[in-house]
Amino acid sequence: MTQTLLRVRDYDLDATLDSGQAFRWERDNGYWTGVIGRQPVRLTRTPDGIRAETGGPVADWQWLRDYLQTDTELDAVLQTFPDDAPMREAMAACRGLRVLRQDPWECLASFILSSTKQIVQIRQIVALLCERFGEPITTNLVATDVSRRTPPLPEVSADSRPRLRFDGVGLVKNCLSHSFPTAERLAGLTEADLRACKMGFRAPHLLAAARSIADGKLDLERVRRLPLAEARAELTTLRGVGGKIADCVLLFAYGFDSAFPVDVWIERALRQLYFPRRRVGEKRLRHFAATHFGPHAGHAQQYLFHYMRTKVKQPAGH
DNA sequence: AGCCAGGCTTGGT
DNA sequence: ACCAAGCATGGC
Repeated sequence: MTQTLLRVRDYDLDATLDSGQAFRWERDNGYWTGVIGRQPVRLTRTPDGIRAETGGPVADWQWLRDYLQTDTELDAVLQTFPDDAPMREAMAACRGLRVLRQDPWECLASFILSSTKQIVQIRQIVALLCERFGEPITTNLVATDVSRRTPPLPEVSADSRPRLRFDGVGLVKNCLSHSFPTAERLAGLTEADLRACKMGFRAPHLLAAARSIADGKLDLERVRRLPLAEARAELTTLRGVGGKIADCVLLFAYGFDSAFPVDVWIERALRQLYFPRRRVGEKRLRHFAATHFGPHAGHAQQYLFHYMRTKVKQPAGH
């Protein structure tokens, strides 16, 4: 087990890892555990930055800095946000929220699974998919602070969850997690295999995407080098991938900072915060979204999204 | 019990 | 061009 300290300021790890960008992070006692590529990782915030631990020896931590985007200067991003009341409030409420830089395939697959699903449910589906079809990864990352913690009650219905064991010193996560399954792996499965992961009508979409990547019809690394509009067009050729999901991949995986995913939350946010008591058509709303938020619109979108979900009282009926 | 969920596709006007 | 239904599943 090796560790490092990523020096960074203005980084809200909780908000970032729990803002619906990535679906595999789990928080326990101030520690976040997850898997990046094939590396199991445990993160915690310190006064100086983010302390990171992982399994095997790590010579170079750049992959983690890339994923977490710790080299991004937050102020430079926030200064490009429009100076209006909703953005000021969202910034004040979520300061330190960052946009990650994820693996394109995992991001695409996850968001194909996201349509008409709540975030908790997306997490469940993704977890099932990884457990069944991901590569097993052995780890000895400690799940909780071993120095001062009484053993909790064993988890009920621990069939699919990672089992916990008490090793006499502390509570240890039972050494088994999984990487996100590759497109090649999923391409060899059947629709029924995927439906068994509770993804319903999304199963054929995920399968078709996996197959077109596995047989080279879609090259996600080539998409990375395209201009935004072309990359978006390329992604939306996939069935089950429309503008919203494409924008999520463009923003969360490729770093197209101006991509602005519009989902039901953002639609509510724009109507409620920018056009209270005024009927605004969806077309008009999209034009506003595409022009109002500047070169890092995607970051602004993430601030509004997290702000709405965590801080704004929802009107009755939702 | 019924409504809704980080939507997309298709078939109706 | 705009609208609604249908899609599969589960949380609340």
